[in-house]
Amino acid sequence: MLSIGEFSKICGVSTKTLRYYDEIGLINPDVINAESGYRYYSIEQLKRMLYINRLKSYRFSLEEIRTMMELEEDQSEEMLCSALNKKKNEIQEKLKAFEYLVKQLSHDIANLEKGIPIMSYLDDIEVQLVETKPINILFKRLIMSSDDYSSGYGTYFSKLYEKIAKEQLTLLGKPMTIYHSPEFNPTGNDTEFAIPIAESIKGTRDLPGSLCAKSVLKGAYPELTSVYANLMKWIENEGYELILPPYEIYVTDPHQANSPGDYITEVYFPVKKK
Amino acid sequence: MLSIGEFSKICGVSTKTLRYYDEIGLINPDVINAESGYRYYSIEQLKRMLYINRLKSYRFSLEEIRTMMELEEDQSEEMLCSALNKKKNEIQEKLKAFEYLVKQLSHDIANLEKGIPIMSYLDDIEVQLVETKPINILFKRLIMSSDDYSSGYGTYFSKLYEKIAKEQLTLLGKPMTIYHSPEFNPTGNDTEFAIPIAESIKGTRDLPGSLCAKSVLKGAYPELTSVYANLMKWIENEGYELILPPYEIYVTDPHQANSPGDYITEVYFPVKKK
DNA sequence: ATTGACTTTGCCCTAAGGGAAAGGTGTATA
DNA sequence: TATACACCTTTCCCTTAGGGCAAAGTCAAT
Repeated sequence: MLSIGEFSKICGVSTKTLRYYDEIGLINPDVINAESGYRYYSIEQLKRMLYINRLKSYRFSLEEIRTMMELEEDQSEEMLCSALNKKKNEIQEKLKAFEYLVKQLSHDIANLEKGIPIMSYLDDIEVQLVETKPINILFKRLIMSSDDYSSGYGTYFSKLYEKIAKEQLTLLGKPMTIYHSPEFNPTGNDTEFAIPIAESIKGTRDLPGSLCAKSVLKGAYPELTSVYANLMKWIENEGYELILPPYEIYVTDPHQANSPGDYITEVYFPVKKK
Repeated sequence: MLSIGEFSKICGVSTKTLRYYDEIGLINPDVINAESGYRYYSIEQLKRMLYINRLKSYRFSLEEIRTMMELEEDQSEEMLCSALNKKKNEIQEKLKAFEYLVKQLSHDIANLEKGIPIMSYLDDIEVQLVETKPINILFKRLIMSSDDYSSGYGTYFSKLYEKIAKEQLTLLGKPMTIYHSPEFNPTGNDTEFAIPIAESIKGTRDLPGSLCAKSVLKGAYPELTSVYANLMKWIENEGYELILPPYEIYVTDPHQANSPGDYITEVYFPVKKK
């Protein structure tokens, strides 16, 4: 039997941690002296503790670890395997995100060394006034929660493209998203996916032409926020007001561009003079 | 002037976050209605908010962001540049760590699919009883805090090697570390760095030979914990006891092996039968 | 018997907000 | 003009995985 201090040193965890794990039922001491309350661990518990440490290093939460360890031997193997695979994917996702971060950081650092302030790109987002022509769009409008946004994006456009292919319709432009929620923020709810086509059939409608404030973004989608903010500011400063739902056109969509930094997106705000 | 809700939607942050940032003084509303307490933000504050978002995406803490933004224009540029470079290095470190994690995960998954339990490697850590011969070592013994362990490791061995080179001494073996702290955990304090040499001069001493329980680890250093745990268990089960400080021999040290997974380390526990 | 090292519980703290409750405010509509 | 309803306010508690400290009890060696 090992005291908590001895056990902690062998396992390489603090005594505080061991008490905490006892409290949450992750690993309980083999014996607790009823009078003194002293915790005693057996040498056999080393394996369990080291297993916990390994799962922890794989970034499982203690809650996850506990449920994984509570399973029976036979079930646990499959569960474990799928859990590990899931974690692996998660970590690979994070890897990619970090790689992109490093890229962005390098970009900002390079700019700074040239004396260009980081946020100056905001002033460089050009806003143009353009007159758009009415177009006919094949659309699918629905309420999106912000969760399915990134996944839904792909699937809904796929369906539209599928229909175009099946019915041999005539593609006239790039895919676009129209934000009907009054707040027009990209994570909003009432969203319309659309693709311009030639034929006026069921499932298409007219997107009216109008005067628009337009900005073009070359960069990853999180930066769209800046573009929206900039357009808002411009509209307010120049004395315009929004009269129709804003929309985005994906000039280069994720299937075509290789890096998120190369995506090109046009943002349109239909406006009129106040 | 924008209400907190409008501002939050344009910036892509929650109202809760904006109130929190107001509270900690990161970004305060332009105007607060004295009667109602309503917060109103100006369109000019968008830039500051987007800047905060960007720094947050670079994983600066809000505390760091605030101090960075409180600086004057002229100082801030250099500060910012060095801070960004520091973050970049940090993130690249994490990248490496994640890559190693993915490797380990893949390894465990592959084993699982072959039906080999994850922690079975523990049972496979072979413990041998060996008789070591006394050797003469050039040593440097000191108290280490666990912080300087990883950095100190390199520097102290470098010094020993330097001395061997300068005084043309005869190298007889691989570098080793002897743990004099009674807890013999690798992050302990009283640590002796040593290299076996032929000459008995000042700064050398005799490392006595003895019966030893020995394990060999092929893998990264965090796994040493398992080896120590396993040796402890073995000693207890077989009825031995530790009679001298344990030590490690770095058969392949970090300068020679390319990946941490290829490091080979021998762990010796001098023991006698109880 | 004493000393010093070890252990116990209990309480408060972390970062960056999320959630809910209770109540006040702004504004569009009938 | 009254009211409904969306929006805003503050306050309190909650999250992870323990860390730090204090007061008091316990163990083992001298």
